Amino acid sequence: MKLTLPDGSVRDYTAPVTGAAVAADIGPGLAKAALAARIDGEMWDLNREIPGDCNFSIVTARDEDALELLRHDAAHVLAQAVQELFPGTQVTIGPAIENGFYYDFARDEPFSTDDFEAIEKRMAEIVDQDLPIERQVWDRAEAIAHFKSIGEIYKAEIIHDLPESEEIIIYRQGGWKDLCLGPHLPSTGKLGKAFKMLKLAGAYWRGDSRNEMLQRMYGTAWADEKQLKSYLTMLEEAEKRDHRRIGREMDLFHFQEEAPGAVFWHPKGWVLFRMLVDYMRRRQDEAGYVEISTPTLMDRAMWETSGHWETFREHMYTTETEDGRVYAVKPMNCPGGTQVYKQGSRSYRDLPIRMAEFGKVNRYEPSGALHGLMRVREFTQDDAHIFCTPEQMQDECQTVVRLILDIYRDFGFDDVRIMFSDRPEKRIGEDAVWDKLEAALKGALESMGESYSYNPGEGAFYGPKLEFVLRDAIGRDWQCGTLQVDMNLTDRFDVTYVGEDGERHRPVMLHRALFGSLERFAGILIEHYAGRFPVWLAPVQAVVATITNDADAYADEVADALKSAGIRVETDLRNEKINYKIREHSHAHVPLIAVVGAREAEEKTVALRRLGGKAQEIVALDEAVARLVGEAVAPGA
RNA sequence: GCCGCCGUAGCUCAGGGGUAGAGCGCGCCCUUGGUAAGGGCGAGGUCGAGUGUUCAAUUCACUCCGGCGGCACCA
Repeated sequence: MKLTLPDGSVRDYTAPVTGAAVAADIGPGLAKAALAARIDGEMWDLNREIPGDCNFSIVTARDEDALELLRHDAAHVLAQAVQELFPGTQVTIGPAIENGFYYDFARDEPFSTDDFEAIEKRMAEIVDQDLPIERQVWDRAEAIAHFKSIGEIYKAEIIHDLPESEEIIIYRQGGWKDLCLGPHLPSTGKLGKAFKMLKLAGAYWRGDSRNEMLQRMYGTAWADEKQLKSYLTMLEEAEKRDHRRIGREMDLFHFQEEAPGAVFWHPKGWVLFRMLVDYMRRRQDEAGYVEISTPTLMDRAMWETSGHWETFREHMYTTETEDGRVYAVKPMNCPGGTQVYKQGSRSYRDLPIRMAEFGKVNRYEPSGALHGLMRVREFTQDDAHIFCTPEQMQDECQTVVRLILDIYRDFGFDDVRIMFSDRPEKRIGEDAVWDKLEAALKGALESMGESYSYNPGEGAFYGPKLEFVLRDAIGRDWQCGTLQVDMNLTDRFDVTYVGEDGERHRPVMLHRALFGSLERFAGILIEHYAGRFPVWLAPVQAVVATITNDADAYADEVADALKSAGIRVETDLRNEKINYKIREHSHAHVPLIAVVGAREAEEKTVALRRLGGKAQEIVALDEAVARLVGEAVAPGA
């Protein structure tokens, strides 16, 4: 048997051999550091026999992959600790995840985060015991019988449901056994102690909300203390960027009990919101859109026609008037859009018609889904509906994709994932039409050289879609933009245009939103910039702060000059020291502080200090105004 | 919606069956200062809402509302 090492050298073995033995052969240092073997790129348990000729390497703690092993082991050690401390707890599954691991337990009594201390302590003991971790292949029936006999009905169920072709692999550490594909570290001691239990949460058995709820424990695990510490520090930093916290600190918005999931925008937050709308409106005007506005309340009949009444009802708010009419609060803008299109008759010469609407929609979202600005029940979409001929469809899709990516770039989001979802099981329309729609969407991306991931069967029931996903500062992915091709609503509302042939035809209707929800996008920006907005977006662009009261009049003069140049400026004439004022406005993330004292008043200058900078710069008032105005220009304006 | 935790001053939080606490912020006074916290005094609370247990509930129990972390959901 020939093993090719990473350096190209070849080792020959006649008898069956394990990764551990090879490592020992190579050197005692490596043997000690070895965590797993890599056989043709696949990780193998150190003590598992190598099957034959292969490319061979040893995985040590320095390997990226080692963390995954380590975290998976941490999950097992957690499960063992919990079962030792809380007899009667059943284990289910426990994988390694990004930055850590979790394990789902079944137990009648709830766990508490207060239990974490004891659990971590027991985990450390198991690490100290350095129990060998052993891989065993079991007989299926025996395995099921074993787990049933010790009351592990979930494990028994998992084994029962595994395909017949699958080997039943059991990992044993000390007296504790778990069904697991592996691979694992050679012993619990290799896990080390750079782990920490983080949170406790519910999770449905097998991820299905119809099933019972298990108790999930999340933890994080790293190769050493230093890594662990830097991860925990990173979490703290992420928390500081949380848009809900910054929103309060910068006085941007608030929520209150009486309006769950709906935003009260404060003056400063509304400036941000308005800037986003202004920006998008400008971009859309340039891109050949017209803008409309449609009713918030429409008769239930409208929603019956659109299909929302049957498919979306549980998310809709309704209201009834004195006369017994039932109205629904719009959860989407599309039905209204079709009605504007339908006024008068449309010719192929009019197409494409790109109708934008900053529509405020209400959706009754599940209470548990609400999350600051990111997931609300009342939000504003930068929506648009593009009515075009089938021939124009692909071009229009391309134009939309180009616009979206270009707009995201203006906010520094260069890393955008595009997801393409095609026909779902439950759908309407001919397959031939689906072929065309999917080809148009895919073709638009491919001809632009944009890569995308593929979500088979995840499209809307009326057509395929693209989703544009940004990653926020805390590493969460947020779907912002979307582009959908619709063949449903045009039909239901009998939307037509007159073609060259004088006959009526069905236009294609593209639904698209670029920011998606303006509320959510604002939230993402707050976290993205950590409150330190570029000047054009900053709610307060400059503060004029005085050294002493003697400069009050001049400070007002400076503020007036800035204000009449269109700068959002405040004055700070309080009887406080300049240190105090600088500190406060720096915390408020004001991009520019103009300090004025007797000298500046005398010379008609200001001392400009930039957020985050240490230095000040003395410039003439006119020049300061010109400079600020230049910096406050929105992208593309 | 489900599981767990939480709800006390504007904010962050401590407390605990019998006159409610701190820091920051806020107001007034002193201080008028040159680039990230000057000093003093003071005001500020239906302890999320309701029901129950109790001589007595902010504290204990239950229900509801809201929030947080996940899960499920996001057409």
